[in-house]
Amino acid sequence: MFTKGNLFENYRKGAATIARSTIGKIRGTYDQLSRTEKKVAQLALDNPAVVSEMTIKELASATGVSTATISRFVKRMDYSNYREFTMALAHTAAEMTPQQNSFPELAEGDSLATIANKTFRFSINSLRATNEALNEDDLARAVIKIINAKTVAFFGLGGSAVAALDGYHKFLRTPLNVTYHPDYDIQLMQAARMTAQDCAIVISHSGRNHETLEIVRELKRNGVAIIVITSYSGSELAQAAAVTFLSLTDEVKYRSEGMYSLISQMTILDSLFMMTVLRSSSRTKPVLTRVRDVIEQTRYDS
Amino acid sequence: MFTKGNLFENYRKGAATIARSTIGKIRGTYDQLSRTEKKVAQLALDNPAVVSEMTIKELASATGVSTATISRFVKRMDYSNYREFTMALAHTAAEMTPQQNSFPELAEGDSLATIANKTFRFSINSLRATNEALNEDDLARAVIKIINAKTVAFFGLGGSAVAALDGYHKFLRTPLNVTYHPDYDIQLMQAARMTAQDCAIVISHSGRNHETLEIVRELKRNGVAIIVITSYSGSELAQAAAVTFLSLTDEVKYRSEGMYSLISQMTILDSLFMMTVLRSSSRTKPVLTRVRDVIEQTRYDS
DNA sequence: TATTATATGAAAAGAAGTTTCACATTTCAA
DNA sequence: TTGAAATGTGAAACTTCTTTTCATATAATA
Repeated sequence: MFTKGNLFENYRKGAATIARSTIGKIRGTYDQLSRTEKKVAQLALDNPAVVSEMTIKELASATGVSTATISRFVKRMDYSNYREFTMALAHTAAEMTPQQNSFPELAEGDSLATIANKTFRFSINSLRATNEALNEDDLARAVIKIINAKTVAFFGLGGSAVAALDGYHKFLRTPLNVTYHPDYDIQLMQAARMTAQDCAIVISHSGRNHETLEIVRELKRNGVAIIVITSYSGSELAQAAAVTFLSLTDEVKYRSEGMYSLISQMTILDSLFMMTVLRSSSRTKPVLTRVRDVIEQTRYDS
Repeated sequence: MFTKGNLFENYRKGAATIARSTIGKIRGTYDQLSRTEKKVAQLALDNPAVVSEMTIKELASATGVSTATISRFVKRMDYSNYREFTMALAHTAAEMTPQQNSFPELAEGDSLATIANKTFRFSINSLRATNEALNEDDLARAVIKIINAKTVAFFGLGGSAVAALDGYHKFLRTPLNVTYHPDYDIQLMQAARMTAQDCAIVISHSGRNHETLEIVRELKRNGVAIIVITSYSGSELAQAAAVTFLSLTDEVKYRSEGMYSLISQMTILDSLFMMTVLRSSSRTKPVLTRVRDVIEQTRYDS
């Protein structure tokens, strides 16, 4: 009977014997082949990808030889059957196709699928870059401030409103006292009401938006602990923060893609959320079961 | 009779439809599958390379189901026969770099940095899975509906409100007539006002939220073109849609992470946005400069 | 609870692939 | 040159693999 274990064993054994590429094998034995077998070999060399998808009958009629000859041919090539041969051929054919460029840029002839692929690739690259830029000290300081805050308020305008709303939404699932409102004036009033016991999470792509800076000045005046999520470490906003997290994109030259930094910002918030939950409740419940519970409870219900 | 010419034609035709990876396909239809079919799907997802080398009988005994069921399963996956399925599976297995596909789970001793790393990894995996499940036909149909719509309205409640807001925000940068309101009652009224000339983009993680379904029924009654973004292809919501996009996470068994599907949903919206902009304005300006301009214009200003 | 739809495996039917066998061609020694 | 041996080949028998049919079981629905 089949079990996972011996499946893998079989696979390993199989893989180990594939030392030479199929095409190499054919080339190597080519001139030892008979006249009819050469016809088969030639077609396989010319279009490995096509041949790999043919049945033995199709290949027979395509080359004008009998199926028997082909069956013998693949055995001579050291495959145990025709199926194994076509699989190996497909493998080599796939390897020969050129690998994609790791950095995508949208270009003229792009098909819809390509546009989508590049968009996803860009997002993934941004996440990777952002992740690499995180450091544990910052995370620790941020979590402490969040856990100990009387109130945690989210601030974000324009495009960053989405991230702020998301953060608010996530942290609603914790026992913390959280607040967010999309309107600028109300955000400003909220900032004015906060104290040194509170924590503010401010999200701004450029870090230069006037309204956001106004809010930060108000927060600072009140001694509120400020956690900033932005894409520019040099901005006035970043300077004012107790802790700054950077959302980055892979390539520096792309200077105007708040679009991609948004998901990085959200994933930073996600990380803060997970850390907060795991740390703040670690007295009450064993962690392992708790993680599941947390995820279950925090399910988005729509 | 077979000639070189029509061989290639056949091949091209075949290749064009392979927009979606096999694994993506399986993930995309996973929850529409029956109990036994899921066993087959699971094994194929877990060890695609191994399964791709098995005969239908071997796979049958490895999963404990009948060969008949497997044959039906591959047809449901849209392959014309078992052979084609294993070939495609081998293809994707070869393309997958095994290194990055290990799946992180939050565990007891995790340091803050580890929690953050795993969170990012999880997000990246979700994006990758979502990307693999996209197919070009769906993209094309969606873009056509969006471009030709009199009004494009976004719908999303609860956690998906964030994605809907984000979509609205993005498409505000296009010349299209867009609308979104966070409040359920207003969304319902909006749905009632729409006609067959309009397009609705409905976002819902589970696809089972009652309010969202109510909105969709209203939309359907009015003949509105519905584009759905959800995580469950089998949901009533997905059934009602003209086009459905799936936001997926890496592992099918983790069934409660609307958190990670959110950024996948947003990246799908991002893709639709880029495609819409590039396609709808292609008459007026040369594309290459336009891409830059678009990104520049769509800058998030906060 | 009766009825309809759906799911499933056993087995028949149908394809695909391999081996056998008879015949053709080539090689080579006498 | 000629006949025996060796090799190459395809038709057809045979085996193995895959698909379809059909009867039954199970779940969903009225």
